[in-house]
Amino acid sequence: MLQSKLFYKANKNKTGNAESVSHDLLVRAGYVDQLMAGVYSFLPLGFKVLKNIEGIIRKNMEMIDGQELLLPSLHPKENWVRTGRWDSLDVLFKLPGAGDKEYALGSTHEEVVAPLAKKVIFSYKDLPLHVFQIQTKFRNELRAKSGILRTREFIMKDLYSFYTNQEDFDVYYEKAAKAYEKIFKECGIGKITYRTLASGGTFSKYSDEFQTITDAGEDLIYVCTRCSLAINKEIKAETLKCTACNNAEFEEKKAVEVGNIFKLGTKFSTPFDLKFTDRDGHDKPVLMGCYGIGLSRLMGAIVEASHDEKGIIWPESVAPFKVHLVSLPGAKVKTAAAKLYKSLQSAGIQVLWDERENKNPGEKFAESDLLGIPLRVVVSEKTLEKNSVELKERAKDLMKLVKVKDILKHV
RNA sequence: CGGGGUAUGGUGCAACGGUAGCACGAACGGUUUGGGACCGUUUGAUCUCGGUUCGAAUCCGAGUACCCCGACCA
Repeated sequence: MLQSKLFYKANKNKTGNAESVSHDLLVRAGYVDQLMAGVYSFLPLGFKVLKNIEGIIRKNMEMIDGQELLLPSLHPKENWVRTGRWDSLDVLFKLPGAGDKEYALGSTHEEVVAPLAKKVIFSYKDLPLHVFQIQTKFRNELRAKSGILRTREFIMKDLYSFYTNQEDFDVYYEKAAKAYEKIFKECGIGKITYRTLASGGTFSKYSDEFQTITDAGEDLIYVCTRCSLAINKEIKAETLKCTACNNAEFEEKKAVEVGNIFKLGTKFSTPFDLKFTDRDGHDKPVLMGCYGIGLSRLMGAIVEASHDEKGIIWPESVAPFKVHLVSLPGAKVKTAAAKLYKSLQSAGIQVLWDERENKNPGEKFAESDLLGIPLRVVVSEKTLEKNSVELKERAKDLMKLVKVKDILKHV
């Protein structure tokens, strides 16, 4: 991608009412744009990051037998009335339709996936099943806050599992928890993301959240000082010892919830009469589980966790480009950079080339730091004198000169 | 939803009740070129409605929007 053609505009002025670092950086670097409170556009740069996160999640969901599908966002009122959530779920957006009809905008999809599953599940032979989708969710939060960390419209991955019995379900649930840990690790926040025992809300006594440590987070969690488990503040009072290792010492941390998994039991199978015929010929309710990750929130959490005073520092796995090729003025430089750009591209490397000639080096470097692309490759008259280019990792201070012909060995 | 704050060019900020100004950006010309360089010219704004006043960006009222704290958060 040529930077002069990129749909974005970097801004060196700090955001006026910036409350969270991720909001300020993502807006200023042109990754996202705020349309209104809690609603954001993802610009080309931000969308690339989102797609990369999506790819990591999809891969890991498929590894635990998830089949991807796409459910509607517009739901019939009746399904929500049936589970009682038309009235009880405060964040549900409700829309008028033609005539007397009313619709819900999907804030979660149990009300859609359970009746859908009923159409394919009849026998124990049909189970287990696992489906997931990556889709926009709507929640009428009373207060949107912290940029893309808490919005009214956001991208979420939700997986639903269907099982015949508790034992098999529990095995899968743990498998899903492991997959989650893997996802957060691959997104570069594994070390600061904790599986956290939390309330199950109206679904179950407990659930498991995945909480990423950051001051921008709105949750308080207690991280076990001995193992890697944490406990959410909401249930800390009743759980004085770590459920994993029996330790009683915890460290209090602010965190943002990037994922949450629930054992739904028959909570939704019952209202939708989702059952199967078991080996013994008797009908039994299907056991359900649901597993969510907020992709857009995850993107914000990554920035909260990985930045410095100059800008974003993307983990390579989610970065919009792998290489930021920066060419300084000079006709020879431009020719050499163009050649480099082509060879990087044909090697399958995602590269953004800052070929703008009306920008001073300082400005180019500053903007490169703001954008946070993992590897910066500078071409200038100085480097070309040595038939070289300069390599610098965004996350490190060290610069090194590498021969132009050897560039592919280093990216 | 309760409480608080803010609202001025595209962005960030100024302006005692009396000529709306600065920086960044953008455009044009020129000089520069390894950390947001410089010179000149130009562009472009007081959230909406009402009130007070000779006169309102400024004071008052209502509305709207955004932000922050809290509550809420399958």
